[in-house]
Amino acid sequence: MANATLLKLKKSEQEKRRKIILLAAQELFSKRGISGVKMRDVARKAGVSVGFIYCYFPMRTDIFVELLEAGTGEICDRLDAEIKAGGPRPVHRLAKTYINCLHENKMFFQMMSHFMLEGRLSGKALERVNGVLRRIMDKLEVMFKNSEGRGDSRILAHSFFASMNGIMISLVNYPGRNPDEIKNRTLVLAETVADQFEQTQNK
Amino acid sequence: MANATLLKLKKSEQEKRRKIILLAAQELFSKRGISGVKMRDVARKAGVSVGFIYCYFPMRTDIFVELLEAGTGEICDRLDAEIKAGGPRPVHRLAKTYINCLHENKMFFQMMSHFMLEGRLSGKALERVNGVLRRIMDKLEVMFKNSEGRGDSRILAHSFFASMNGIMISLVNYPGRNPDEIKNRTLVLAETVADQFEQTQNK
Amino acid sequence: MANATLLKLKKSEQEKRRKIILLAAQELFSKRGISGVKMRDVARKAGVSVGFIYCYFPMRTDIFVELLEAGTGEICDRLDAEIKAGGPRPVHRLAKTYINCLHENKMFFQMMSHFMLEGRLSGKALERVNGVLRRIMDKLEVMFKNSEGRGDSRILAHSFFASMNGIMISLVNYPGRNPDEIKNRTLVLAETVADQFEQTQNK
Amino acid sequence: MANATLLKLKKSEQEKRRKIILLAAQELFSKRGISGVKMRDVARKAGVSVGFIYCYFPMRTDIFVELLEAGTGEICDRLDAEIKAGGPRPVHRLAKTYINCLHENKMFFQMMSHFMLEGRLSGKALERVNGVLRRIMDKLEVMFKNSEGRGDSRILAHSFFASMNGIMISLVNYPGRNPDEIKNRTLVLAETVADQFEQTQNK
DNA sequence: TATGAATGAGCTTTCATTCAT
DNA sequence: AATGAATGAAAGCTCATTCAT
Repeated sequence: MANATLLKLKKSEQEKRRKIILLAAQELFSKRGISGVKMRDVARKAGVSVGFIYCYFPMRTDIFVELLEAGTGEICDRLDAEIKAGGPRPVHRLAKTYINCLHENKMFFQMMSHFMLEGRLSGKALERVNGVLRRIMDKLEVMFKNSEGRGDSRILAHSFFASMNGIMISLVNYPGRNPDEIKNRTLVLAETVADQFEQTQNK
Repeated sequence: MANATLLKLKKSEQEKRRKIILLAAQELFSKRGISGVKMRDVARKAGVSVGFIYCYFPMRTDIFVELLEAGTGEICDRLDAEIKAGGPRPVHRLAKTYINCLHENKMFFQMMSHFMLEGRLSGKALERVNGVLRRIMDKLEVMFKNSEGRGDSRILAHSFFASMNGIMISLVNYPGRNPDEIKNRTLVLAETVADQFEQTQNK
Repeated sequence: MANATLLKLKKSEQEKRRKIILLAAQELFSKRGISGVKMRDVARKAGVSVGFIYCYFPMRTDIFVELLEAGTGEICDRLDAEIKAGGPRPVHRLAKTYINCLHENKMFFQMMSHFMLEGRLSGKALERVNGVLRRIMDKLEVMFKNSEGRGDSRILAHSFFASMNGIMISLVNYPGRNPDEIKNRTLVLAETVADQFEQTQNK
Repeated sequence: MANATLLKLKKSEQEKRRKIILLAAQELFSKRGISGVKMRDVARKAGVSVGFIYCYFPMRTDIFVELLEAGTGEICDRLDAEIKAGGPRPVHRLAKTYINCLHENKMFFQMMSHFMLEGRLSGKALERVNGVLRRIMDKLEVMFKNSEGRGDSRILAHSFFASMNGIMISLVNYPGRNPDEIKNRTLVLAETVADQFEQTQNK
């Protein structure tokens, strides 16, 4: 029993280490972009050794996939909450929530885009990334299932999701504007698209 | 006169060489993504030496910016043609045309996305990339200006443009599907979004 | 305490590695001149990898500056000893000592000359090189301060120093003579100049 | 006969080309130092093609050796003139003249030093460089031959020559001083050394 | 378990030299 | 004779990954 407890402690200790590494990577990644973050940087930021990271993440990419998955949970929760909250203009509200999530976790969508564009993931990692995307789309689909007289809800969810991501990508590094301006513009565009979806839905 | 001819010949010859390099880079880039293409690869593919490339493109990035600009011309022309052609469901047709363009020139939107995401371009290159984006949005804006009772046409154009790009990104490397399936799915999503914009417009 | 010991051990171990690199560089440099020594060569000679060198020396130049500084210590010590020893013909003896030092550490003066001629050092490196030169001149100045009825001791030291270096440079690669002949000739010239300074001093 | 004239013209034309190249190289070299001058730069500055340069100078080094030889002529002439002029403090005057020559033709002594330090010349080039050095020393020796009761005039000439060069090297890139200050300091040191030689001589 | 020194393949870029025209 | 496009061997430096401790 003592052994089991010890094991548990160790497990939780391990989880703590993982978290520290992930947190460090996340912060760096938000600032410098995916290719600007080196293993050494992550190690230094996390206060651990390089080798230590490899105990938990066999490859550099694994960190990022893990982060992607970690980010998904929160996003899904918030989307869920927004859906359950109900109220007028559901798509509009969903767009706003999703964009806000991405802005608070820029790295999330950067990674998502990165993986989408690079497409060089090993089988295992690929599956995990796709799992993430599916989970989010599942959430969105709920919203589009609720409405009647519309097309395939999966397709609506997918196109809405892709549009939101595209808007983020278009603006995230827009030169010559400060972060607030960028966020505002992103919201404006996202809501514009959402409104198109909304109006159709309400027709 | 002989001299002028000579100069012209040389110029056209030079253009031919540039084209060879650009073509090689484009092919590689479509396959491997921007960071997967090394100067040596481009040289080998183009059948020239590494140094040769540097005669025409002082920096690696210049190749890709050039490719981006080169792609823009054709895309703009086709968008123009589609707009002038007139007919029903203009946004729908525009979406289709744009997506078709991107599929025939995958690297174009990959590069666009890459630059958007990396955002680490030197002043000169940055300006060129932004010029490209603006040109395309100008075209799209025309479509949204024509309609009455709608919001800011610039915002509509921007959000439409970003959505299309997002859809491409979402699907271009979609695993487990063949290129035809991907293209079809992309078109479906793009048309779905376009229809949202369209219906609003015709309301 | 164990920790401190460990740290010390590590430090000394680090110093050992540095020394290995420096020694390899020094040998190569003595043979091939500063621009003839490539990082790969140093690595091979030292029996380490290229990357290893960059753990200790962030830039190629740093190796050479370090070598320059390392050489200075010994030279200064020997000049000091000679000055303290006292006796007749002090300038003559100083010249002999200095030239002997340089012959045992050819790379020292080659580097000195290289830096003087190239003059393209970054601020930090420049300062270090100048520090080295100043230290040696300070030593020499002592000798010229001791004498009466002479000009500015700094100027005498500087001109004496520069002359010695010039003599070394003139002869170090003198073609068609073996090292012993070169060393002898260097000493003869150095003593000749020293005697000029001496006789004035004793006037 | 007409043929001979034509040949002559061509020869003189050729010489003119060579001069243009050498002049261009000299100017660039004075500004940027030996390793800062690229063949392309010389070609552009001279208004000829790169390949053209190789018609006259089979190797990059040849340009600089040629330049060294070309500079020697003038220096020798001026030293000659100074020697013939006679007057008091001949060594002092000689030092001044030589240093002035080097300052007006910085590249001359830079090249000299470069060749001395690098020592990687092909047999032919080596001989030419040595010829240059010998010619200058021959001039200086005259001065030291004239005096009685001194040591080996060759050795005096050589040590004097080497000292002057060393002084130039010490100061030419001295950081934080403007060209005028550097020139003045160089003259002060050179005259200081010269005075040592002089006083001995006049003893 | 945890370290971080060590690796080395690989990158972009430079430039003396060549050679078809 | 004259060109300059083309070459390609190297160079300095980076960094994901390994492994002896």
